[in-house]
Amino acid sequence: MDRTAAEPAEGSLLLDDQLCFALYAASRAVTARYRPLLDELGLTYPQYLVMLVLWDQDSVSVRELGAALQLESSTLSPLLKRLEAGGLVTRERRPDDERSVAIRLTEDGARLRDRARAVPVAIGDAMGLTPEQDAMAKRLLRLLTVNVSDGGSGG
Amino acid sequence: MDRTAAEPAEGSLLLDDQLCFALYAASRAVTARYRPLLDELGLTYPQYLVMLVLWDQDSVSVRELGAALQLESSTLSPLLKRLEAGGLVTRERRPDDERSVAIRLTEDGARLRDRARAVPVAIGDAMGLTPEQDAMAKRLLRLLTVNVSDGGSGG
DNA sequence: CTCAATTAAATTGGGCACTAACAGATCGAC
DNA sequence: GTCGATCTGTTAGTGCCCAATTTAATTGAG
Repeated sequence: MDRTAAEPAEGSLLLDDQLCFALYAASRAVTARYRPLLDELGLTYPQYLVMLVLWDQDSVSVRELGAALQLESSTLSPLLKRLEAGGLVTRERRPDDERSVAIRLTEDGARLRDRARAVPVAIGDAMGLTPEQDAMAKRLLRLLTVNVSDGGSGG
Repeated sequence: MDRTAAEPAEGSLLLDDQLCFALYAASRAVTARYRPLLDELGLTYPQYLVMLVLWDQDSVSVRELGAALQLESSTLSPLLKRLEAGGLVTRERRPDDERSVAIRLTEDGARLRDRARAVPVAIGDAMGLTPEQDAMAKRLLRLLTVNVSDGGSGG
C-alpha cells in the first residue's frame, strides 16, 4: 500500500499535517472558483447558498434559513437586505407571528434559477472528482461537521 | 423519501447535494470549534495558521507566508500588524532586499508554542475521525484544492 | 384579566478576515 | 538615471461572529 506521507505525530504543529488547514484552503479555493460564475448572476457565494434554499422551498423565515445554512441571523439580515435591494427576494413580517420575517422569491429571483443551473455543473467539472470521491468527500465532511458541532469530544 | 444514498442528479440545485456546501459548513464549524481554544491563546484562526508557519520556520517574508497559506498581502499585512501589536512577532525590512519584510517570533511568540501544542490534539479529538478517515479527508481536500485552483476543467 | 418578567426573532454595531484594485518603495537590467 | 518587475501596504466592499438592542409573543403572579 503506497502511502503519500507518514502518519503525522499526534500533537504535530506542522501546517501541512493539519486537516483544518486543508479544509480551510479548499473552502477558499472553491469559493474563489465560484466567484466569476456567480458574478454573472449578481450573487456572492453565501447569497447563492441562500438562493439554493429558496429555489427549493419558497417562503422561509430568517430563522429557518439560518438552520438550513448554519448561519446566524446577524449574518443573514444584511445579506437578505442586499438580495432585496437587488430585487431577488421580498421580506415581510408574518401576520400570524410578527417576530418572523418571511423571505420569498420575486419573479426575477425565481427566473434566475434557470441561469443558475449551469453553475453546479461547471463547478463539479472543475472539482474533477470521480462520483465515488465526491460522495466520499461529502460523507466525511458531514461526519466532521456533526462531530465538531455536537460539542462531542468522543472519538 | 430517502435520497441519502442516491446519486444526485448532475445539475441538481438542492443545497444538500452540493459538495461545496458541505465544505463551507465544515470549514465554519471547525473554525468555530477552534475559537474558544484560540481565545485563550489570544489568537484568531488565521493568526493561528500564521503562527504554525512561524513555529516551524522562523523569519519568513510576507510573500513566503502568503505562499504557504495561500493568502494575499492585503490579508496578511493587517493580520501581522495585530500579531506585532500583541507582542508575538516583529516585522523588519530585510537588509539585503528592502522590499521584503522579515517576520520573526518574539520570545512571547516562541513561548506560545508550548501552550498551542494542546490545540491540535483537542481538535483532532473533537473531529472524531479515524486516522484512515483523517488521511482520506486530507487527500481528497488537497486534490480538490489543486484541481479547482489550476483552472483545470478536467474530469 | 392585567401587568411584569421571560423567551424568541430579527436587527444593529464593532472587530477581524478576505478580495480586488491601487499606491509606494525597492530591486535589477539596461 | 530610467524602466519594468517585485514586495508590501492601503482602501473599499462584503462576509462572518459576538454582544447589545428592539420588537413581539408567551408565561406567571396577583
